[in-house]
Amino acid sequence: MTQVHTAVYAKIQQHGLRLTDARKEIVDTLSSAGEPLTIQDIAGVTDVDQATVYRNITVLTSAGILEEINAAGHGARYALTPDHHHDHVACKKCGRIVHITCTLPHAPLPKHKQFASIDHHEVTYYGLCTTCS
Amino acid sequence: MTQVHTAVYAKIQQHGLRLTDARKEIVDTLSSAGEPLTIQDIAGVTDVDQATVYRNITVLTSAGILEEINAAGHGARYALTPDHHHDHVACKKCGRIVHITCTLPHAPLPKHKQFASIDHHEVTYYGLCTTCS
DNA sequence: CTAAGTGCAAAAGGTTTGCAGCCCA
DNA sequence: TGGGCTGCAAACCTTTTGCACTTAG
Repeated sequence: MTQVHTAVYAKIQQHGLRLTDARKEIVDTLSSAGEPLTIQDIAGVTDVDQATVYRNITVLTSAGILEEINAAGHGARYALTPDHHHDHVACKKCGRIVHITCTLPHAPLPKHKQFASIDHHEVTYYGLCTTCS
Repeated sequence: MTQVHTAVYAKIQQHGLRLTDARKEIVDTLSSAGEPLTIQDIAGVTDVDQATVYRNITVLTSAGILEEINAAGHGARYALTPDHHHDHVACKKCGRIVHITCTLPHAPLPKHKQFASIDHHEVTYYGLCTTCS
């Protein structure tokens, strides 16, 4: 039980959600993995029912406790939402994703006439990871 | 039949792929839509069989003729690969995506010890489009 | 105690594949 | 003409849903 876990556990309860074994297992799995996982990854490692994983990923993501990350050509992956803003690097071949800290100051958010509001952004770099290259 | 179409048609043949009616329909649909579409969008508008749409999206995307764009929380969308680099704005609610021209010069590509190479990047902004807000 | 959450199983969707016939080069 | 492509249908995999049971608060 690390600091990370207790902080996330608290967040779950602060959102009025119950702190169940299934939710703890999902959080622990993502925390110890240290990188974004697919739903299959999570369901494969834990003994939580797949339907429950789906339901909780949805609930925890919309509560902002998890973040969904997409790499072109691969399915979605999920990670504990970090406190600080960051970018991602994705492997074009295997879809694996890692976080990196932002290297440059961000430009102001743009405006677009077909959008009423624009509130955040996401930067993803693509390449080949060492095991795929 | 516009300039855009003929240019893309030529690209298809340059890759050693046949210029079939199904491929023309997919290209024409994406071209006239002017924004990235889902596979269902394409299969719904054209009379091309769904399995053929899937096969061609894969072939044309790996040839670099189409690009796949993902917005968190929504399925993949596809567009004709533009000549110039650009960013995307996605609606958090409906998943609709539009292109925008880059507003700032890009930083050099980062390095990461778990990646042998990093060759391109993608910037996506999120907000609410006028019809969803 | 009781409403939220879970597991199980079935249903619903989305994507891939095999194969016979078609058609572009 | 032949091999790449297509349409159709079946198979496959992913995700959602209904329901009875469990459990956190």
